[in-house]
Amino acid sequence: MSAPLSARFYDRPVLDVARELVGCVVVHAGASGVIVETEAYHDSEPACHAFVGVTNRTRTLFGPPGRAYVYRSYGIHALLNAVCEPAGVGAAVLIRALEPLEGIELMRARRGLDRPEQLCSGPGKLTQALGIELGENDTPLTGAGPVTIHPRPAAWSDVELVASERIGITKAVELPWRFCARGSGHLSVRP
DNA sequence: CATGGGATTGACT
DNA sequence: GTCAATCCCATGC
Repeated sequence: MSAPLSARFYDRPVLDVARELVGCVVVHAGASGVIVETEAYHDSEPACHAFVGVTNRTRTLFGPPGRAYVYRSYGIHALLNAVCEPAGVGAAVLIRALEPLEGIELMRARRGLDRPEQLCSGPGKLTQALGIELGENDTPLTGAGPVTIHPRPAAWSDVELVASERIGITKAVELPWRFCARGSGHLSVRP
């Protein structure tokens, strides 16, 4: 596996990072997967947690780029984001689905499921499959932390993207800030 | 201090 | 298709 993506990769407009993260590889605790679905969030639009400004919850989002923002959703699930743009800007890419790559048996055990297409086909599912927990909020993705994200393998260098509207939000629903790998069988919802 | 609402999932009708 | 689980946070009284 190549070296993790550096902080400079994330220190750019969040839409660029959201597009380029598709095809990259997330690694955590003996398992890994190729990102096939992302969404961008930015403090300028009300669907983003950072829209309300800096609070205890959003401090990570406004921090330096290249770190993990992990939060609890619906009281149950942990969702993984990559913090983007310079410190002071609240922006992140939500990782919504993976194609399992390594450690599939470990993922099966963590998920209690067999079918590869169901192991990581949703933002709450993939954190469960990888074993990512809330305590990993605000840890670096660039090599020194438990979660790392690596550049696209050669087979994914030309992945074709489909943009669509974001899933599960009630504000700013019209923005086409969701990016999926065309034709992937591991997505959460078909675009 | 009480309350409402989620960047979801899985079980059930 | 509908709905409950479950908890943290932001908001408002």
